[in-house]
Amino acid sequence: MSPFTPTGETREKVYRFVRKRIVEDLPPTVREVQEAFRFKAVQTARQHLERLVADGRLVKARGQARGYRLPREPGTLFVPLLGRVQAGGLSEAIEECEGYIPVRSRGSAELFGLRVQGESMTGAGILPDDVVIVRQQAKADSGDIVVALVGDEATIKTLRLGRNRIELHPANPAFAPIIPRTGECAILGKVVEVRRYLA
Amino acid sequence: MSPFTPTGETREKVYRFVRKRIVEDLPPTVREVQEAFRFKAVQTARQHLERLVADGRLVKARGQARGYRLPREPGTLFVPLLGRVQAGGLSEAIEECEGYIPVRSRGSAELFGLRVQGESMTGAGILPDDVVIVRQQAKADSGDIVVALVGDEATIKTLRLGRNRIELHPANPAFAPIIPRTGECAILGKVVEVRRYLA
DNA sequence: TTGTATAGCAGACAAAAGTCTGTTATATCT
DNA sequence: AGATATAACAGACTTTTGTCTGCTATACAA
Repeated sequence: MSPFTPTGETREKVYRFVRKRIVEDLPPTVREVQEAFRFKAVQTARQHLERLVADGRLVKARGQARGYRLPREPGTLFVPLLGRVQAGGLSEAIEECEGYIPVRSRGSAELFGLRVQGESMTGAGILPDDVVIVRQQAKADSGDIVVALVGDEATIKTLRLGRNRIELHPANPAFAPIIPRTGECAILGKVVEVRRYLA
Repeated sequence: MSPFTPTGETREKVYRFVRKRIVEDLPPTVREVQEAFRFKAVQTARQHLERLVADGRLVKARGQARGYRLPREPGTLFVPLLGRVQAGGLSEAIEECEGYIPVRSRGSAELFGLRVQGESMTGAGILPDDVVIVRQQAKADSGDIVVALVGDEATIKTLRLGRNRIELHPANPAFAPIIPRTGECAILGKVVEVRRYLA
């Protein structure tokens, strides 16, 4: 590389290279950046990287191998994706989750993802195989869409609070409301997001 | 840790730990695994990791720092969230995006998010204010839900390919299909995911 | 019993990767 | 011309991290 290249041009390419590598799940080492750009000195790569950190385009963990990363959008976290929740309860299901999915979240509430089974909520635009993001909470308001444990399986329904009882309403005329006896139903959380993967 | 624990139990936990770390974009070092589980020897952590590789649950780059990864699992990337797309085109809208949202993506395709306006796709479970994740592509198959630029505004419709013409069908009987003249319509991409933020 | 497999430990070594000090050259502004 | 900033290089040093050899203990089956 010549002793002079236009201002910032190389650095822009370095940024793209690093970003690509991070997205591909393995942040590069300084020397890998050096080799990718045929720099003859490690320090050249390091200078570009440190500059990108100073500009706020990257963050790094000092002294750590492959420590360069993209600055996280504030409030992005990874929540466990559950296939189903059975009587055992949430913590068990979270232990055995299918994987983790990224969620944009403001608070610090406990969230989880749950794959939808059945057609009882199609009227609310929640179809089988959709993934709902659920905020864990034991109480909810009338009208909220909640995940509730009734019998030995978790279900997704609209909550209606009546006098001294709760009702779980499907959003599909082919299904009947569930009116559990006291103590027979536990609210696991409130649905805060619905995702449908089409391709 | 006692000199004996049930078969595979610790390894299962090691796997979950590593997977979580990889998903969060920084694969752990062997010693980080050691510390997380309070192993007194590096080798103990290493044995579990190597076993996970042998079982095909992890892959590794030999000799590389933080070389353990998930077998061809998706990365996470941030895609621009667009409020609306007008005649100017995509690149302009991406420049002025509302923000970035996390998406789990397999390929390296160019994606963007678009906030849904109008009720023309309610029949497909796509409601106003939903966010659709769109993969940029100029062509699509009959039946795909696409984002198309017709006139001076982008719209979301189901694509139908007829002989020598294309049709854009709403999923709501209150709206009429759009049959643009040749050259009057550009497909911007295909909807690959639908998200609804409820709270 | 003997052999085999798993779980775990100890300590060292070697390679990978981050960091540092100092140098040269080109452009730009005063 | 002089001062300053950027881009790049050279070579060494240090820390981090992967790897290795050898050891103990428990369970289980032939």
